[in-house]
Amino acid sequence: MGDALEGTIALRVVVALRDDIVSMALKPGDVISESDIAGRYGVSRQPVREAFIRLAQQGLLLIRPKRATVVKKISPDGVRQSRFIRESIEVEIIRRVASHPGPNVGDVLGKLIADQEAASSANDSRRFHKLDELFHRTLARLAGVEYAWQLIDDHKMQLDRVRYLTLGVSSSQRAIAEHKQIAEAVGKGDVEAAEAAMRAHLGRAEVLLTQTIEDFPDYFE
Amino acid sequence: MGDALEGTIALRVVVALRDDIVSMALKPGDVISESDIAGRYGVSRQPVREAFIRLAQQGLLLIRPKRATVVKKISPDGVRQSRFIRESIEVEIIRRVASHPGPNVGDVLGKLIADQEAASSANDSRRFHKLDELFHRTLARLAGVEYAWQLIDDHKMQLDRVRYLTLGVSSSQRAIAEHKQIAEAVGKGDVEAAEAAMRAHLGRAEVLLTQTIEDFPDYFE
DNA sequence: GACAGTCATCTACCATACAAGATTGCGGAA
DNA sequence: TTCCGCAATCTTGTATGGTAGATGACTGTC
Repeated sequence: MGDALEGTIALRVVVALRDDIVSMALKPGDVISESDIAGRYGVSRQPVREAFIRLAQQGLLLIRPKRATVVKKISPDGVRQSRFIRESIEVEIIRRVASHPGPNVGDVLGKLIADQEAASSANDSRRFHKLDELFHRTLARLAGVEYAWQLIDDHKMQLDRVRYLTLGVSSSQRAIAEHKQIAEAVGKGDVEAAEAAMRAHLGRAEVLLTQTIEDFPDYFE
Repeated sequence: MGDALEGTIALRVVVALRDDIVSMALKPGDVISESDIAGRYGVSRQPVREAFIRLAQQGLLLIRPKRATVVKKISPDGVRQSRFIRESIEVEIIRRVASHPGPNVGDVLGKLIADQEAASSANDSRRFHKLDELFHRTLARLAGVEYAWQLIDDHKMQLDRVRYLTLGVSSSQRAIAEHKQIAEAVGKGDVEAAEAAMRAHLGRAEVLLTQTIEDFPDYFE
């Protein structure tokens, strides 16, 4: 998927660096300098500097004045609170959707789940991940708060870094089953069941975090 | 309150511009250029440019490449969703605090409310606003998710711009009464009552928005 | 050998100069 | 008068040079 030239140089550097960071090609604690990245991409230091500022505001980089810039280590407490934020919003979303379900909500969600099953059977984990994200984003759209999902998306990068460290353990079958539970409760208009299913779905990643910290202590602060 | 020299020039420009924007000294739709601001503050274009990037990421500025930079107009739908986000998180916070109230929670909240009453009597609206914010922030701290409040704070700037347009209508007495209701429910450990009181408290601003849009249509998109 | 002071070298920060696109207004033609 | 086209002049984007501060190693001293 060559998205080579989109807008300014600074934006290109942003997406390139962000991909490197969330994919763990740049590991937490790695030190990078403006000159270093500029030389690596064959551009000036100025766009790189602006990219650093953007990524620092997103919590992926830590700019230390007059010293150096490092890939921010993952904060366990930050991950906890990012999950808290996500759960708060997604629970409110699912309550809205379940209490006022549109006519074809069941069909839309059902199709997404079917696609996920296909991706799972084909062992296409990347597509599976995309569809998983789309499932939650669709719920936000159905609730009329798609913009709120962008907020979750920003903070989800922290969680994605952890997820990347635990690849293969994902047990996509379980996730699909949980999505089915959610969709079913929404179709019935059962608010309480939908909330419970969503909390269970989101809460499952909790144990993964503590395990990951033990496996990769250097990546956490 | 002279906070003249704190860190870099870029940071100073950031806080200066942000204050001007939320206080409506810079109105939505106003066009500003890097050179303009640079000349006004007697600095180079470079730090101003970096400040623009930060403020654009916070949703206060809109940088139009090769054209100009404008103070972003207030998006009614954005305000709605910011309120949705805030309500989602604060409800989850109040449920946590109410279900596991610490020993001296009542005293802490009671003192804050008393201070608010004092500020209200003295007609010190600025201090009242500060204390109002501190009340909610304290609840976040009691729930162990103070970082989540920073997130709310970022998005609260959008609401604050609206609030600034409706100054004087605030009816601080009513806000204090609602804070008392919340604190009381928390003290009793009544989760449902606490949630209801918080929703009522946050939902009160709804009517203000539609009224404000009619009064200042040029500031909204 | 251990330690303190100094200096080379790295960093992010700031200023300035140049480039490229977009807008606006002016001028000429129909 | 109206409309089309061109150019002066805005804007942001990019490149480069210089500066101050922090780090670390090296040297001189005890």
